Amino acid sequence: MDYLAGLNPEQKAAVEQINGPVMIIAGAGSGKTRVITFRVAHLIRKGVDSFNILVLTFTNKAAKEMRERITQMVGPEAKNIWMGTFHSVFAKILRVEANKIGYPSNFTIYDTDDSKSVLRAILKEMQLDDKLYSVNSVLNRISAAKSSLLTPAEYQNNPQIQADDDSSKRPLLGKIYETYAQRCYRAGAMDFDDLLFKTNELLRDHPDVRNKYQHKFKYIMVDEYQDTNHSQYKIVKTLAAVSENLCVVGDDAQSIYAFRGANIQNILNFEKDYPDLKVFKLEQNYRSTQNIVNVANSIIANNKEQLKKHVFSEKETGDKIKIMRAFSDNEEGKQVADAIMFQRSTNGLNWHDFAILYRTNAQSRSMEEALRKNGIPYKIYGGLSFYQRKEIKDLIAYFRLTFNPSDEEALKRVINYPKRGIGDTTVDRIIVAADKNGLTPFDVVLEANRYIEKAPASLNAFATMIQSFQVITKNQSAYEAALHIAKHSGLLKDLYEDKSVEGLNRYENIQELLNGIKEFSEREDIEEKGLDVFMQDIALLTNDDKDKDKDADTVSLMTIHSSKGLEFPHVHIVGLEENLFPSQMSLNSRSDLEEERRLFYVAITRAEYKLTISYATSRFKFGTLISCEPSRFIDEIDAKYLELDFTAKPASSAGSSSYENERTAWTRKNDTYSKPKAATTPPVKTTSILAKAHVPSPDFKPSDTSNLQVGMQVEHERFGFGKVLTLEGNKPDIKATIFFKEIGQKQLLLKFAKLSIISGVE
DNA sequence: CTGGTATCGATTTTT
DNA sequence: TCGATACCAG
Repeated sequence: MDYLAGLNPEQKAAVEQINGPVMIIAGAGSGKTRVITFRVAHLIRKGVDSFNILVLTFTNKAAKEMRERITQMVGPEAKNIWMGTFHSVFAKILRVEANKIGYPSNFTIYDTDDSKSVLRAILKEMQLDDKLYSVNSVLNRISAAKSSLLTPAEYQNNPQIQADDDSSKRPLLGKIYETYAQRCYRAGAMDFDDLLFKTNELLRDHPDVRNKYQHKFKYIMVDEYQDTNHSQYKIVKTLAAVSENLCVVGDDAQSIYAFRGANIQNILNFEKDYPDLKVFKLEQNYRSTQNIVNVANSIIANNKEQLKKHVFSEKETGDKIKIMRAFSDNEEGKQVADAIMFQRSTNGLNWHDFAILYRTNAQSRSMEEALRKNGIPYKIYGGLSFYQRKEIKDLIAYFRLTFNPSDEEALKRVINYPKRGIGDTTVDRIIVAADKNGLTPFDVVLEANRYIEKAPASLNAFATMIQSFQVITKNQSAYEAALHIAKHSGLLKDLYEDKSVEGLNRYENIQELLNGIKEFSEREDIEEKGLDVFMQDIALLTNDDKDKDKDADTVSLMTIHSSKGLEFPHVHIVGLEENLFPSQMSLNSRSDLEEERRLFYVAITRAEYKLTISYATSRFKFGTLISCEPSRFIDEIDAKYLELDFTAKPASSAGSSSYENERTAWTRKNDTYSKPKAATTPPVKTTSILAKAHVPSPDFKPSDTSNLQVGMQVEHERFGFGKVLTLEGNKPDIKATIFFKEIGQKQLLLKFAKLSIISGVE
């Protein structure tokens, strides 16, 4: 068993305990993924059939990583393991069993936008006050109900819930939930919560199905167990009921998704469900210095609800944690940027060794600005994933409607895009007619003249078009069909004609989607390669799948939530201010505040060597300047681990950018705060700083740009390498929009800009 | 039905 | 501040 030699005794014990209920409490940086992958490999070496193993994760990324690592250990056998996110695994099962619960097997998966759109329609029909019944709060409430496995009827018959809703002046929530569920059902659609809810229903009501999967999944492992909600808990419990070979892995201290329904009690009370549970605690942190681990411990000690453990590090003591204070959010950005530049040059680091973590997305702006000014390359993580972009969703909506004509949201999305003269009133009439006659909206469109007065002729054309798509998708490959739909829907043309930078981008995104479908069409490892198969899980895919340039050397910017699971040598946590972190919304209850604290714990434990925490005494919020208090979390850190940096002297010779200069610059700026308009710093005129950002190639020589074309790669003396996005204007005054890798987009007048053409259009 | 301006409102988000 | 929705004129 020498392949287990690299594990420490606790890790090894956890890996070797393959039978019976097991809980692994894995402290931050304790080698959790390693233990899971080794454990799966160990199961297989011990003769467990890989088809009988189920591994559930929360992200596609985690599933993908684990599968890769297990493949390295056990070879192609790893393919047979059922490994994926809760949603994708059970979506797969639901497609097989759909008819048992009254759904078509090609049911649509509604994403959050679809759900909101359905709700908006319902709220409008019911003429409810959209202040009280905001789409977000209603959706949250419904989602919470489903995650707790409450049906609309149970919801409405529960006096406690009704009392809650009455007191929040929203007595109709139950009714809305009921209507929403009906609409989804009618559309042959399941939202994210339904994938779990309906799985529970399926397992509960169909003993044969339940029995089948209970015997199929003889060994079950669940990653990030602290983030499971009740619905997920119940599925796991049911599936494991026969074999009881269930292993859950998690860290209660890193539970940060309660606001989305995760129930930390699942992990805290796990032992109650399985009295003969074996518990393993991974307490050695291999990631961070002792100081960092100690600070994290001192913070989390303030929480009441937690499992006992002693996370420790045997790495060097390390630097103390630095606290920086700034006068404003912009100043904070500047300090962070300076600190990064200084550390990088002093310690010979790369940009990708640094991460800036913040509580809210809005905070990225001041950071970005400062980084840009200093010519520091950065990348923002999170944000819209590829599949959430409008143009992608538009094209996919055509696919959806083609395969599932009941899909009301898809219909609404594409019926008048591209513009074909079918306005809101007509769409409303269609929906009303569908309701009245018990038909799907698309049925109504098919026979528009029969159901709707003054039906525009374009409705018939639209119906015919979708029907033709249905034929095409049956007879052609996924790629051919997709291309056909993109062209004949008019979508491709519409995007092509938009010559703005964003339009160009959108067009390229569609091309990229089509390329992805082409690759899919050419895959040899799957039998069924129709567009419908490609479509199945697309709503479940997210960002990390499409990380093209992940090894680019950039500073990482992200919310603390999205940093979970990652690590960086140097970490800056910014905005440690009351009402921001902890967030104002979390101050009402102890449990919310504890979750904020766990969030801070997660942020701290991302750092390997150096951790810097900063706050500003004033910042812009929604356009107005407010003053801020330092966060209570700072006070909770034992002072012996801290190094206060309020004098902000550069540690030694910090190079030319001295803080003295910074300070006078700030004072100057501060004077303008009475006029917030001028507060934003003027556009970059500091050529000297930018000159440092890019060292021109040795043979750099400006080219004749009179033949410059869109798509060409160019080099600029100061801005670096870039690609020409657009050309506008006439002869001597042609203006080029160029996207530079290092600094982003710029507009340049060709008669002035010194550009060297590197290559032609790709 | 479409394209413009006014108004409101605003954490975090693995799927 | 920024973005999405709401409302109105053509």
